[in-house]
Amino acid sequence: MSASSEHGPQRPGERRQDLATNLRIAVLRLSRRLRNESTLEVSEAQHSVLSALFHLGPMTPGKLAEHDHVQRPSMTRTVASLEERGLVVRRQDSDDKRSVVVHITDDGRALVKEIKRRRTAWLDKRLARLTAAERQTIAQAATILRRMVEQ
Amino acid sequence: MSASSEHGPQRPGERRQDLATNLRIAVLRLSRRLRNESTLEVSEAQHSVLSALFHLGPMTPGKLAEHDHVQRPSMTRTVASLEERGLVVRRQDSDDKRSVVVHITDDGRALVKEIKRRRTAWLDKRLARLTAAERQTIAQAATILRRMVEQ
DNA sequence: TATTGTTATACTCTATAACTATA
DNA sequence: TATAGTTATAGAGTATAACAATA
Repeated sequence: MSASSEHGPQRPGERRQDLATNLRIAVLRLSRRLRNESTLEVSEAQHSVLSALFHLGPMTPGKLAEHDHVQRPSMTRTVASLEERGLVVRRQDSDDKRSVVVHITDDGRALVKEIKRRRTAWLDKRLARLTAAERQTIAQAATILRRMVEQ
Repeated sequence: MSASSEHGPQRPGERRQDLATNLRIAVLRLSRRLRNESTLEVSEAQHSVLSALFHLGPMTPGKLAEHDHVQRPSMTRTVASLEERGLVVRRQDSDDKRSVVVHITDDGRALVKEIKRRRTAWLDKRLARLTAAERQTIAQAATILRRMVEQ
């Protein structure tokens, strides 16, 4: 049983496993650069929380923990650090008095926008050096990859 | 000055900034999954050190720190944790008695291979669900991205 | 005097276990 | 009894400052 007979026409030496290796290296290196080059003010954990609140609206710490695949005590701490810096506020839920709802503040919103702007700019600068055809390939790949990760 | 006039034919609404945003999200999410799903035994920091020693050969803690863009005291700690687990050994440099050279052990090599195998397998399983054309697009994109990151 | 590596100290993220308040 | 959130405690990664040994 050969890989090429299973998976249709491919470039010589471009077996699916080679593709996985190549993609793995590309993605891990690019993500590392993206994180390092453009998140100065907050950690990645903090940014992830701010981003969730920004895009999905107010949420309980429990939901945030679930969203980020971390345990609730970890989220308690991350939310506390964000609240100390005035980037989020915690409010008692009026219905369920056990619950707390975390809201992003105006400062938090501004920071999310700034980090997004900086990361996009960093990437955009590099994308600008490519040809239009290369950019189109990457655009298609990005869409495919996002769908692939969701599944 | 419009983006589309500068960069040639693109899908409607697929400005270069949209591409950067789309790619940023795809890469950050995929990298997160890759790290979480397939690195159980060692942290990412430890894996990075093992990988450098595996691919580049024995190195001083100073060189390792430089390679990973961390400070030397951080690397001292990471190397110590790897040595405790028998994945690396530290040896005195015969010429410069201030220096130490870190070598990967057979157990360390085996672990690097195992993690690489697991990450590639995780990705390969998901790539298998795509069409041959989609895989080809991703293969081309991976190559372009690797080149882009190096620059 | 400069360099290599380490130790001291501190902050963040992560986890599990145990606790409080509420449902 | 179950759930939401927190506190207690511990391990790992990161940093800066200070130190020892060597060049």
